[in-house]
Amino acid sequence: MHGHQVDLNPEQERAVAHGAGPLLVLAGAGTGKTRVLVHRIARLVSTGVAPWDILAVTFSNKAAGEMRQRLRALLGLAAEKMWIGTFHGTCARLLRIHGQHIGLDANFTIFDDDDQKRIIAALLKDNQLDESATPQGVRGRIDRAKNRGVDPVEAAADAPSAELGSYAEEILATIYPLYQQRLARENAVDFNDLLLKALELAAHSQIGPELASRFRHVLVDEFQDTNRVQYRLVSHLSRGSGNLTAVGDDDQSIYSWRGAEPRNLIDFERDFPDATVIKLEQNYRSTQIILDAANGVIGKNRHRHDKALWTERGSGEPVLWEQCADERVEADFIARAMLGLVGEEGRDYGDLAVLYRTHAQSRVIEEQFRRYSISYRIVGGVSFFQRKEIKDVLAYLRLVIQPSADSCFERVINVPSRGIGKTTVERVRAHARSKNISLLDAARACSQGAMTQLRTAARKRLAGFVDIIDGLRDVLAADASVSELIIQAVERSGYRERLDAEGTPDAHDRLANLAELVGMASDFDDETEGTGTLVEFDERISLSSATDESDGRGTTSVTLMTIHAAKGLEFPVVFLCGMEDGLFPSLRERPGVDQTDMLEEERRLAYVAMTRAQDRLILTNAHQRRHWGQIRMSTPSRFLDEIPANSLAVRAEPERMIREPSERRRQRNRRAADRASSNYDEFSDAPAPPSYEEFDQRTYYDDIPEYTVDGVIRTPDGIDAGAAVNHSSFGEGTVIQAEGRGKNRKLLIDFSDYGLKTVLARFVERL
DNA sequence: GGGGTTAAGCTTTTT
DNA sequence: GCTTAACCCC
Repeated sequence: MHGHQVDLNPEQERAVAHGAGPLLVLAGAGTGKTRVLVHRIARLVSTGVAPWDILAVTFSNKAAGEMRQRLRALLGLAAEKMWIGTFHGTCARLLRIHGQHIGLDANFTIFDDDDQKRIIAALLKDNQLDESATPQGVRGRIDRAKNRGVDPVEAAADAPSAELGSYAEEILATIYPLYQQRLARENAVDFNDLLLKALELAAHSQIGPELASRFRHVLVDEFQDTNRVQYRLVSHLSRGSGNLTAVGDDDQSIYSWRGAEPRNLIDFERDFPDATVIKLEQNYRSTQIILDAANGVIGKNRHRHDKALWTERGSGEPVLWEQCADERVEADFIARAMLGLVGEEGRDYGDLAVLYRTHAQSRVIEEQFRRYSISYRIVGGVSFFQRKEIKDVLAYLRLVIQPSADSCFERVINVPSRGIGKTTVERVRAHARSKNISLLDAARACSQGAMTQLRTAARKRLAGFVDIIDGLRDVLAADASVSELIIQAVERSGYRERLDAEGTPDAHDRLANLAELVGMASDFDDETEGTGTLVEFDERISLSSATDESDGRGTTSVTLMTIHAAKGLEFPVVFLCGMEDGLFPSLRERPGVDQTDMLEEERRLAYVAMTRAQDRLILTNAHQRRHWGQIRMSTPSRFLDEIPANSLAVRAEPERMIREPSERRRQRNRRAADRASSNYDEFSDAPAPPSYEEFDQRTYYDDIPEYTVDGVIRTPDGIDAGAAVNHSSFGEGTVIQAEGRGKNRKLLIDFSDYGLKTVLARFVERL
């Protein structure tokens, strides 16, 4: 990635060559942090440290993958024997080996926050608390307690004394222990449990000391993002050897909302007084102007290790700031500017990235990109692994692995629908409760005659479900590959048949996703040469995220992602959009969190975003923006004021991005921007948007007013291009194009009386 | 029990 | 503006 640098600089070399004892590397953005880690590990191996005695911990799979790949290039097979992984992945691995010592079965499953929420929702309902608390809120409280290392007993003990928000505390004290019991019964852990239970191992009389001297070197990346539990864990794992390497940058701490304590970086020097501290300040990524701009912003933060990035690269182009009337104009500007960068500067689309504060901002940009036929890819957002169909199929398999997994049972007992309704499930539940058995066992008992109220039809259906699970268990017992198991789950559950029968574009997508899952399982089978187990595959899926699918820069497409997802990456050209107070910085109030601290984290986020850029950085803001369907006025981000004036050029016309503007031009632009002009007729040189005649999927949303009028709907998904329809207000017409599904299906219709209009399918009736 | 309609929540950021 | 959860009717 950092291809510009050939040799290690003196500071990097010191860090790489450091022998025994604690080491803290304070590495600014783009200073070759990963490079140092990788070379340090290679150096350790060359001096005789066994690869399997080295543990390197990162925060994302992406970072772990990149590290292993680079080590593979340097060391070959030795790289495979090292422990390289995320905190959560490493903890899972330790727990699979030693978990039985703390009462955790080796086949445990990992629940994500969706699973958590389902369980909490059920518990709230059981305790008649569902009126007074949301699953989301309780989940957040449990997570926060776990980040601090507070267990259910402590949470309960805290409750009576808490004054403010004591009712919420009370709910936490009730639900938290029940939640833990529920997980234990299902042999499941949540993300935070992975860390906490690993810490339990550390406290264990036999395993604890063993783990403390298990590794000769422990190296932690992104140390500023560690929480208290993680800090204690790596401290323990390096206790025997004393060889802990922490690499981090307090200016890039952007995960405090997830429990990260950048203080850990400062505490490191206190807890390890003999630590060697090395600062990396030479940046190998960005131009000096970009660094000046980023330094200007981050310099406004109070408590920080004083660092100033510098580079041997030239000053480069000024940072550009474009003011836009609204988010659509902003997106339009970005799209046109990209056309210019590619067409006139010879940039590749893969060199370009758009960063934003929230995922919600991506939609408008996508629309414009499609309008101009710019290919793009979105990193993050709704993860593939969180899609309903994926989670459903995995729930079947988890139920096979773990018959006591009641939450999986509830998830799929009637998915796809097989005529088992609320009443039947409630009776099964009642039976399970009275006999203190799992829902699956209760369903089996009911199918064989227990619960006399149940009708024969219901029994039959329950038997059918139990047969599916039993059948899959037989497949598992017959040593089937993981991919075969997934195929069988999709088939035997009736999922495939149901989606086939539906035949809608949406059903087709879902099938394609399931096929993709099978493909991944197949890769997994190959990779493990058939020895990989279902539990291992499930773990991999559970610990995967939306962001680590596609790392680094794109090839021929523009990359769109949140700033958080962009951390650790770099792009020749970065567009940072939505630079508005309230959006970025977010300024969203959160109880118990100091406003200044929050603003400083936003500022660090701005610093991270700006330092992703290698050659060019373009900032945009919109003067009004739709938020939850409502238009809101907004003022430019205060961070824009913090950029040194001589690093910043305010622009009004995209074509000028190609040439260095004269001083006169620049001032004129600034005045134009101050006027907050919304007159974009100046763009006459830019390519005109496609006309209605050229209408196709890409231009679909553009410039066509949307009407929502009450009406009737019959079969929305059946209405497609060419269909004759009737609209409650516009009368008869012909469908030109359809997009979306169900009630949200959008139709472009040529009405004989009113011309082209976009309407929601639900307001249209087929003729 | 299933399908369809309405209502509420949501949008920070993720392992 | 969009998605999910709750509600209502067949």
